[in-house]
Amino acid sequence: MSTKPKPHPQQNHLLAALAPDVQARLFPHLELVPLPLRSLMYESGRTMRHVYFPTDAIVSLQYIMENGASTAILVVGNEGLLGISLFMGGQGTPSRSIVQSAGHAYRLPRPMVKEEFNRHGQLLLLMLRYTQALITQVAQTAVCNRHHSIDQQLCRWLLLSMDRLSHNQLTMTQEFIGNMLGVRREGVTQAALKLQQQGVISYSRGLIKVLDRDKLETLSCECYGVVKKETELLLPYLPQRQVITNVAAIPVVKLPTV
Amino acid sequence: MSTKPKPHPQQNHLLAALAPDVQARLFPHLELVPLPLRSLMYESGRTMRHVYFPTDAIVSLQYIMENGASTAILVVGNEGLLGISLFMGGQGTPSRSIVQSAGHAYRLPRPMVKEEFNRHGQLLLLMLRYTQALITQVAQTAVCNRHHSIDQQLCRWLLLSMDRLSHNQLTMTQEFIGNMLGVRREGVTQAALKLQQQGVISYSRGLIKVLDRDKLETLSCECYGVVKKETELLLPYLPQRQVITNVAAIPVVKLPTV
DNA sequence: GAGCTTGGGTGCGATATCGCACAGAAGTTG
DNA sequence: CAACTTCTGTGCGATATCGCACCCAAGCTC
Repeated sequence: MSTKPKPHPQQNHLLAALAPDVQARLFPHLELVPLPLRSLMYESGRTMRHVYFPTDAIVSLQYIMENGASTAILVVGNEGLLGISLFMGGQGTPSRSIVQSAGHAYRLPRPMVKEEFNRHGQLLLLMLRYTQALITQVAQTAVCNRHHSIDQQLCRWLLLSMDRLSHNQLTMTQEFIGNMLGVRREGVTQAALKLQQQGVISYSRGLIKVLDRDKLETLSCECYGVVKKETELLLPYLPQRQVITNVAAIPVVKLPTV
Repeated sequence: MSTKPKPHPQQNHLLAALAPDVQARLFPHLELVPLPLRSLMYESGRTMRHVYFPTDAIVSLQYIMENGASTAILVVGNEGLLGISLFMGGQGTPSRSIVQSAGHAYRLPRPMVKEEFNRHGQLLLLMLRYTQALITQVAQTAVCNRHHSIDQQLCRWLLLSMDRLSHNQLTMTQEFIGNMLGVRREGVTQAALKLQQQGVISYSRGLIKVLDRDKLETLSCECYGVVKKETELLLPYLPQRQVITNVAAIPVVKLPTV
């Protein structure tokens, strides 16, 4: 393996979308933190002290029930951020954040977030847009949990994770996926077997390779597509270093602002 | 029946929490609109033109799947508002809003919302806090859909509805509840029968009376409590006309702001 | 009050998922 | 390489929910 280059803040889509002057103001305050696999970034009830912008890591938010069972309600990667409660007004959330794919994130301390918030500037607008996309993802998780099979949910999960990586290999055991989807490990095994038999994925001992992404999408339920489409509307993919000077003018459908 | 008094904006908790000067600025622009039972307030893909503050109505947000099946992802009453996408940055949401309990709402047109937003004032802070509570409710719906029985979900649903009313009678058929929970009507019938046999509720032809609210809470899953607790933290109950001058200083746990 | 519509109750076979038990295969550690 | 741990595969009975069919009762309409 070659030595890995240090991640750049621009790898995070939200940071990359900021205007140069905003970047110049904020980037000196960003702190790069490594996020090792399976590490716990946030535990229910604690106070958040930073907003995290992942560059090459994936983090899952899950709710842990009183009996210990869990369900993932959200996946965050370089398209978004962690710690919305810092600017939404709360102190924390009743959920847990766990690193699902190792990597890094840049973090911004609470006072800086507050300062940017009070400027009422571009970062705030971007963060709010992202938050709306986040709500869509959570809502669709609710729908999916109600109506779709484990097979379909596994496809959705793999796609959500794939979208946040630059390669096609996922490091997660079936047991872990079971915890995320809130189903039994054996259920995941059955679903994964079917996918492997169809040549869509291959896997062994916690390493999953996605071989046929298109097939994965057709096998998934509509939930994946709904979230993706909505997210692209709210936060159109920004080629890195492209600068958006006015978030309200992001080329969605052309409509009056606010 | 006596003639009903016209609802006052202060019946909505968010409007009631605003400082006098903010109220003085906004209230002249509020328009009272009746919300008849089962009327459609918003359809997926349309553009929202107002933010609605319910006073005595309950509105459900549901996602409609391609095959026509549905699931409620959110319940909104006088504790909140409809139309978060107006200030979050989107044009709309992939969901439908339907009046679950008849009543009224005050609405504020888009330009006024924009103006208030740009002031970066109290209304914005309140709206964001509410949005975080909303996310908790959606997330817990996802958890509940995964892990809890129809019996428990029915209890949760009745409680969510009760909390937004000043009386203990709900006007909704079992078929409607089935649509909201995303389950069969027959499943609701079975669950409702159990509750009726235990003397917790009584019902007939679309009119449900809650007889033992405490029992309902014990029969419900933890999801109801989690959302309630979190909402109270973010938006402590405000006796009407009590004025909060600084949202960031709402007496949550005493902690640094932002 | 005859007929219709709506809301609710019941039965039954099909299915998805669960809980549990156990086995084998792939790595890891000594 | 022996022992152990981790990850995955399999079988089986229990359970919750589904889809469907049908029935009855309450209320509405003419």
